[in-house]
Amino acid sequence: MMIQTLRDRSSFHHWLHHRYSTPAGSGSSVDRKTKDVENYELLPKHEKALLSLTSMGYTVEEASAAVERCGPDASIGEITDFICAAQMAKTEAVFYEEEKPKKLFTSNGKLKRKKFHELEAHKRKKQKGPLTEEDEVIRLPNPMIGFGVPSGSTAITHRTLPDAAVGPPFFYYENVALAPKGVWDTISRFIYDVQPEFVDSQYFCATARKRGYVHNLPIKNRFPILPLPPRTIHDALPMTRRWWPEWDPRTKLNCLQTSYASSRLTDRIRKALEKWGESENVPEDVRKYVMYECRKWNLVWVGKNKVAPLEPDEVEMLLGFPRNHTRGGGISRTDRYKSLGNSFQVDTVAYHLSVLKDIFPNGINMLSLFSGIGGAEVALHRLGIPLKNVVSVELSEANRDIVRSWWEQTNQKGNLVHLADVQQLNPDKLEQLMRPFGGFDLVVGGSPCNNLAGSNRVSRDGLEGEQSALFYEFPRILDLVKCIMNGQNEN
DNA sequence: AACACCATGAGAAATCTT
DNA sequence: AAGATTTCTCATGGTGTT
Repeated sequence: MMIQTLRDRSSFHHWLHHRYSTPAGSGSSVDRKTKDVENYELLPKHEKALLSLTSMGYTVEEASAAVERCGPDASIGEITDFICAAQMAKTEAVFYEEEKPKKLFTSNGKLKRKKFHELEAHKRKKQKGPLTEEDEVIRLPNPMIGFGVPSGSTAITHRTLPDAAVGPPFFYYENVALAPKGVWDTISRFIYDVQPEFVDSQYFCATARKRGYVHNLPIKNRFPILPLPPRTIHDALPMTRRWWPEWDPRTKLNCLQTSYASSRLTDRIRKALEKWGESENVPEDVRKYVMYECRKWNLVWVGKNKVAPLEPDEVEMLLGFPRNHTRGGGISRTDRYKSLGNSFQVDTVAYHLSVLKDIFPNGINMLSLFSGIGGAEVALHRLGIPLKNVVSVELSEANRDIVRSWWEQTNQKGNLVHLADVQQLNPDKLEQLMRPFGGFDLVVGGSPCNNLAGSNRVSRDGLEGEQSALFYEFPRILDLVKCIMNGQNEN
């Protein structure tokens, strides 16, 4: 009966309409969320919180950022804890300190490209009036530490989830933090209005990775996997230390991406440096040029005057994967870079998932959407959480091969089922998959970022872009899982 | 202003297939 | 050897936050 209901609403567009809201310009569409918020806004709790915080001596910036992150239901104590944690992390983090360059080595401005993520832009049509829901855009926290990171002395340990978000199952969704405006609002709205936790992996390892995570996991008593990964470039890549010029102040790498610097570029850099002899003789403007390219392309020093992009091995290690995880078995070098660049940072994700260890001492059943090279699987394994049944959905055959190889190499006792296309996962199929073990304890997924990522110069179209629109599969399937599990419980 | 950003696509080169 | 396919090389801005 429940399944029948699901089948009725399984038409994607019908379902989309059910949940989608276009706040601006479409007064006709009545939306559940819009209504709720309008009522709620009648009592602006966060305004009150802001007032008391500023009266306590915090700056408006600190206070508003903290209130935004902690949510309107947070107590003043929780909010001040957050501000405290933020201040601590700020003083700890000393990155990229340097004199400001006078010249930019970018190419000249060109003709304006066509309209950018028109839909999102349309949503925030200027309504300069009092704070309405449409202006309530999710903002990124600074520092980007989410509810807390391992080295932070204080962390937020409590939050109030919307009723609809409370598990089972637990869910964990991930995507790039720096998405076009409005994207995270939409993502949050589609996943039971859970506020994203934005975290930069530079607080976990030697490389930055700014991501948003929407999840309903407990946030108390998190712990990192051991051993802790190297936290600086020098510790992660000790061979580079010898060649690192004193005027390169980097201690952390920038985000690891899917494309890498050309040999021509590193050649140009070598030639630019060679004529000056020792590195201390390199003039200021050349240093600026070299540093600009090094930051842009994550180059490291591998010899005298020689910079190089990271090897796949090194990317693997920085992201927390076992050595050779993506190596061999028929994957090309290019695809290896691509698969790694699109992956989780294992230590970061594991920290968030660590709370599951006490809840599921005998192991978990997991649905993994957009699995990629299995970041979530690796994280759980490293945490010592047994994997009982894993249904992994991943389009790329090369990636599926990687996960399957890892599964066999690590002598998993559980059962791994691989599927290719999330769009093919209908209620019947899902019900059939879940029947042997009752249901999923955890649903994980990081949907395609192609049309959200800042590096995309061609088709950064937002959530409606060709690949990134697959995001909607996550809440669709999560809903299905939830319904099927409730249906089974009723029987 | 400075800076960072899970990328894409055209064309060349290498490799595989017939 | 010719054609088909895969892999590699390289250049290509703009948005949003600080």
